[in-house]
Amino acid sequence: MPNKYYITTAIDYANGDPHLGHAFEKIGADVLARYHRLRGEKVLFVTGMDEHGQKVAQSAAKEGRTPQAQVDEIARRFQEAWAALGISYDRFVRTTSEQHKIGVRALIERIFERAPDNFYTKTYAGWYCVGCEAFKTEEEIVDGKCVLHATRTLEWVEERNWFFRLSAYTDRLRTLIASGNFLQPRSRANEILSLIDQGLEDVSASRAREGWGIPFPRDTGEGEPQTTYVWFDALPNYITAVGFPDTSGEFAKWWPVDVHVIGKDITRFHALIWPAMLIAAELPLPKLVWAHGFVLLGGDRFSKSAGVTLDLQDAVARFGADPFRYFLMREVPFDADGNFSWERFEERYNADLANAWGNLASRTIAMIEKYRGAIVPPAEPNELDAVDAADMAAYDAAMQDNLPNRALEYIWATVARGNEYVDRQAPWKLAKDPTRQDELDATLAALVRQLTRQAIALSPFMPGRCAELLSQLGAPADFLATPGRLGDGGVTTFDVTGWRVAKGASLFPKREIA
RNA sequence: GGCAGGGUAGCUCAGCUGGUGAGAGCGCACGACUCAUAAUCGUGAGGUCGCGGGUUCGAUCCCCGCCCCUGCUACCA
Repeated sequence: MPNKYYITTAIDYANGDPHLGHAFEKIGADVLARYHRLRGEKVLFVTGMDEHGQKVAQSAAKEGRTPQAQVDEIARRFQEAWAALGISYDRFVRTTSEQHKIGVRALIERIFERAPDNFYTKTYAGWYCVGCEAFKTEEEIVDGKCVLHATRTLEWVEERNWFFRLSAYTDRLRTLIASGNFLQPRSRANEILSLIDQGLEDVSASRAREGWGIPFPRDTGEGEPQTTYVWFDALPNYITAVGFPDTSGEFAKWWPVDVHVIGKDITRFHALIWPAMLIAAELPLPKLVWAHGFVLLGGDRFSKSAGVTLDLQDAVARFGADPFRYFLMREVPFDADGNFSWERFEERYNADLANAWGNLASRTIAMIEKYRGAIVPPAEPNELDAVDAADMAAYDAAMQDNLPNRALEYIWATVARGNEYVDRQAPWKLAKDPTRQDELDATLAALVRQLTRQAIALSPFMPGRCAELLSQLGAPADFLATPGRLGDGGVTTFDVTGWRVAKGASLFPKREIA
């Protein structure tokens, strides 16, 4: 019985188009999902959209359409972007779906039933900025106006809301996060621990107004309509995606999730509010919350308003989706911030993909065609396989640790080794010496085995290019889809004898750098 | 302000509990080779290890002060 692996990304707020930051997270999660599929695990990869909130309603009004039409359009654009990038999600959750709304209300009711004192009503009073959709503190107010929305007048609002008793979970959350297993990387766990030490405050569970959202299932006893507030609206997508409130079937099969991949900016909600909600509802906790860093552009935080942007279409068009995925995964650590620049992209494309790996494939295939009639000769594994094994194991360990950037370094160590091996063996000399034909066979077969290993290991990163390489090497059509292509320690077993290679177009055509 | 993490070759970064010559990749220069996408392989280039003190036989790695950068410091998500 293969292991299951349930992985989610954050659901993106439907108030703008997908950008580099969104893409980085989805690509990272996709790489992990594909890696686990390669290991033969049963994988469920879920992503989606967070579609409620006043901002959505406002921008819809500005566009002159209904909120639903607005989020339908934005969801479509996100899905197009993910298709272009090869994101292999299994399900796309939308918080405006019936299934989700039912699940959210059921979760809240479940908490009312199992932890009745966890919800309570309280009057909240303060200056409310409609622009921000939030209450503002004194520091955020200048001349009686919100600093971010100087054209709007702040409203003094007193409203009675439902609150969730997050503070009651302080000790359990501290223990959970201090364990080091629940929230990673460690630096993020430390931040949350210090936040806990400052004292946790209870959080709003509803807003006392009708809005673009899910009606809170219970009123406050004063007849006011209550709309479910963001945490309770969005976070439960992870369980509604697998059928909640039905806790048998799908839910039983997939929950608890193996990893929530999120951005470091929303760590708090996933590391504090979400587990507290689940404990209150007596549901199992996620196994891991992984907070990745940000992709910076020229050292600056990606920001539409600051004009620091990068067009995804442009990024894909330039070299194709696979090189873009490779570049982001190689250049930006998954546990910290990293930089994006076109110059760097071109350098890495030419150095890593065109020159190092692409050319290794090219020269190998060309020699087999030239010296062996395109048929891979029989040969036993040799020292190249033996030395590569250590790198494959390191690759595997890095992938298990959710550090794809490090995993790539190990694969490129084998690529460098492959090119050195070719030069050392000098097949073009062996080919001229009738007494050394066995050596030539051994060399060429070793290279094909290595390229195959690399194509397997890199297929989560560059699925299209890796499939193309395997095709050029003459691997069976279903080679990658065959279970067990990647085992524990990155071990792979396969026989390349007799494969018919066929040199096609360059895997990664060299680009002239302007 | 507080807490946390950083400032190492042009660029991106490794350097575990202090000790022969401070490293890797990319880029760059020179040499070799010719199977290959003018690719590859080899060699080199010599960076005050943020600044100033201190501890020590000896510190990039320990302590103090300072400068600079980043993150967190809860209801936009």
